Amino acid sequence: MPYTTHEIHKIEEKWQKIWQEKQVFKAPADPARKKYYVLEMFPYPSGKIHMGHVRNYTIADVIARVKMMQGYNVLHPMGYDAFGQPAENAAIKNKTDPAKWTYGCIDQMRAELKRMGFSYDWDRELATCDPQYYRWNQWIFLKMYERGLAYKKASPVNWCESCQTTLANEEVVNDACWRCKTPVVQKNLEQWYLKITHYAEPLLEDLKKLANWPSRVVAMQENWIGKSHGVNIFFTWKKTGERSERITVFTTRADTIFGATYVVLAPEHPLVEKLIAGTPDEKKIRAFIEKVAGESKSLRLTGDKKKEGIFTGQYAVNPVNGEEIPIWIADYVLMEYGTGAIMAVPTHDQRDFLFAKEHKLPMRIVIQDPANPAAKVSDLKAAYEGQGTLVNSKQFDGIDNEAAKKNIAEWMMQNKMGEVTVHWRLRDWLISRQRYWGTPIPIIYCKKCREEGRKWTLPVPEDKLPVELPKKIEITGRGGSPLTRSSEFLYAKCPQCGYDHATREFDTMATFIDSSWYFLRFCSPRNDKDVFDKKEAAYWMPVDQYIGGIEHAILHLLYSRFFTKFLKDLGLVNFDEPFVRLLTQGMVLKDGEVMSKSRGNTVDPDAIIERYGADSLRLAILFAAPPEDQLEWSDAGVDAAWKFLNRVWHLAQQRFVPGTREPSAENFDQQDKDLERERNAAIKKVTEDISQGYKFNTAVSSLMIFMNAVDKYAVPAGGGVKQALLNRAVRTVVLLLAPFTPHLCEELWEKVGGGEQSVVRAAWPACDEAALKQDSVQVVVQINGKLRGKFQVAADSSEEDVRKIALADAKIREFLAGKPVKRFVYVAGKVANIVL
RNA sequence: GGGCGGAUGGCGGAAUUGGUAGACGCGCAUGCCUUAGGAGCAUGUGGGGAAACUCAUAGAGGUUCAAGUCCUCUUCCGCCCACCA
Repeated sequence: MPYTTHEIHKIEEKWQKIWQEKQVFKAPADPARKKYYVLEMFPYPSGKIHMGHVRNYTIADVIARVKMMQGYNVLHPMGYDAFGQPAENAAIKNKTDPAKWTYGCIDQMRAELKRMGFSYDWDRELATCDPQYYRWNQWIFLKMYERGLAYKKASPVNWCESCQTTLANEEVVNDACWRCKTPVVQKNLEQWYLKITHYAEPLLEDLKKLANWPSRVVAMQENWIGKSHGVNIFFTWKKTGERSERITVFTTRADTIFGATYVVLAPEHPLVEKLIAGTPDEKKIRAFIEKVAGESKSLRLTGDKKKEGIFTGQYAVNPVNGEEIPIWIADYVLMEYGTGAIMAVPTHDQRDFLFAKEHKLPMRIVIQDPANPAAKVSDLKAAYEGQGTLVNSKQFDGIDNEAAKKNIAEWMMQNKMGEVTVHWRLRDWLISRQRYWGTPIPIIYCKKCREEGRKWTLPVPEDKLPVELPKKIEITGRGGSPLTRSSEFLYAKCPQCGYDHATREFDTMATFIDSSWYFLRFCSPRNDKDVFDKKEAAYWMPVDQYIGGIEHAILHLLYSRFFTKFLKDLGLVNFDEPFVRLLTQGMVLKDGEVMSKSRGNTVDPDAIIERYGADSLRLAILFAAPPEDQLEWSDAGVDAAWKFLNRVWHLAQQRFVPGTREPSAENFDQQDKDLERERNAAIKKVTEDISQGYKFNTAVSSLMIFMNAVDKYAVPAGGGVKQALLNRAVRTVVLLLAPFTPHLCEELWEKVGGGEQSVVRAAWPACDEAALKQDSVQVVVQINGKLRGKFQVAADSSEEDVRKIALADAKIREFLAGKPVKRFVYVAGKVANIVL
């Protein structure tokens, strides 16, 4: 029977049907069994799956299937991250309902995933746009609100005047609206935040527990959280006739405090108003501040832009020496970080140096560069930011600057000139979106309560959840939050006073909320009583292996960690970290560039399946590169995979003879022993490659090596022991290959396995170490490190034996040319080096 | 500017963690076979050389009996962060 495209499709459909009907991948919690939770980052349902998905899910599927064969109770679920802008954009374009469009995409996507033969427990499928899912987003939000971890404050958003709407950062192209090209401005809106900073310390600390995460992901999170130790220094400022004000400046370089020659405030700094009111330059300064405020963030934060600033005419007193130094306002100081005010030390900070040069501000060297001890301010071409000894710093002169950081901080503490402090780069999480296709924020504002002096921002009572999205709202992409256009949605009864014209919050939640806890929901996806079943979660969680793209290294993974910590504080889970192991798969490239729709260089997985079948596609992707590396797509690779599967198919179809007895080792000849050694070597290598670092590419290659050996192994007519050995070899090939190409292997296992059960229920083969032993080994002989000969020696040869054999060899003697052997280095069973 | 990875044949990639560089596969070459197929099989395939040999893992040094692997410097590429005080 030929292994044709037609045959492949028939086989693949057959087994997909059987898996479904027999519920092969259904995974009920079973405390008697060891569990393993494999999860891939669920997709946004855009309709078609792309090669990135195929790679991600194929990697996960191999892991899941191997664990099944190794006897674990494996949870391997799939769902859809279904809220988000593309659905709204599609709705605008096609005049359809985002829900309809999304569910249509999900249907298409599910069909494609099934065609790939992934081992999902489809009964657990979920979509985040389902009210039975997002009601729990609302529930979690309310729990956070109760504990003061969800709060509202005004903050700037990107705003398009022409569309009358906010824009996500990704929708701002060259500082203009992506749709109408109107320049984007910053506008202050009241918005909801989640207080992730409450968990800054544990989020940083617990990174240490993530030993099985890629170190670069840990490093990125560390940077993002950004803990920095420093000192808040209290400068003072006094306007004639008024009492003095404090200007708190944050610095990590307290050692340079005696070199501070001016102070800079962010334009938004609260003290600015007082500083400039009634001064001669007030108008000019205000104009400058307005100009900076009008600039979009992306423009202002461009590193190479020239730093601009203006002198306030005021002076601040440096607490360590009483010196009066000018106060400036400049765009390079950010209100969001530190205290929004800095002390400038132009000699030892490059940004300050450039600014001081530009505006002719004074400089003073306070750290001596050991390479240039006589340097004068006038010689400086750049700030010296390295290590050195303090000068011009009074009692601290002569001290190493690293020690001085500590000494000066302590001295300032004692004299109340400053305080040791910690600053975090991590900001609270802005979750309000002026969008339709997201989770409504379950808050009601009551005008009546407000007028009557009561609390008027009120949480929706838990038993009134979910707050459902209204249907039939026209999405236009213009004019603010779409939910304001549904009066049915907007007006609600006040849960406090019963007033029936209270208004709902009309913003929706950021979609990252949805993905911050879905891994918990998978443990009990149909539970309608709780956010998730505590017992089920206790059994399945944490996720043993999480797999996804590096692009989620920061936000999604950080938010998930944050939610997990919060849910632990609620007493719902008993672990700190949701993902034990993380694998970040590399991108799929075509001709050296990332495959993407916008580049137009995509390869459609469906077309490959159509021609070669899912198994060939899976094998090609796994064989082409290690999972973490980039993968250069090649059609030839699929062809090669297809050829290899053909060989396996023909081997099982043509050379396997059913009904032979198990062979016994005493009648093995050398060929038999060699085959058994190859078989066990393959078992060992494939098992190790899969479990230690997921090296699927080399696992496949060792299977190919074994196949080559099996092909060469001759079975005489009549078979006997040799036929039995061959049969065993065929079974091993099928079992080892099964996680990679499941359809083909199920089909072959039905023939060679002799059972009714799916191959995922068959035991993963065990390696017989004794069969790996060889009677003789090859030893390489080098002279002065150069390869000069290879010898087959008995496996138990001693160093002395090898030395004798080597030195007796005619060719070796020729190279020695009678010179005395200075040293003889021997690495057992591998290499000998003769040093002359 | 900071952080983290990389650089090995015509190509994708191996290399037991310091011990035969180029496994496995693609491609290519020659041959065989045939129910001319998306074939299949056999042999070969880093460079130079007729060979003995020799050169070769981005480049330059170093450590070592032995370096793709460890150390120092340089070049190039990728990713992430970035006026973070």
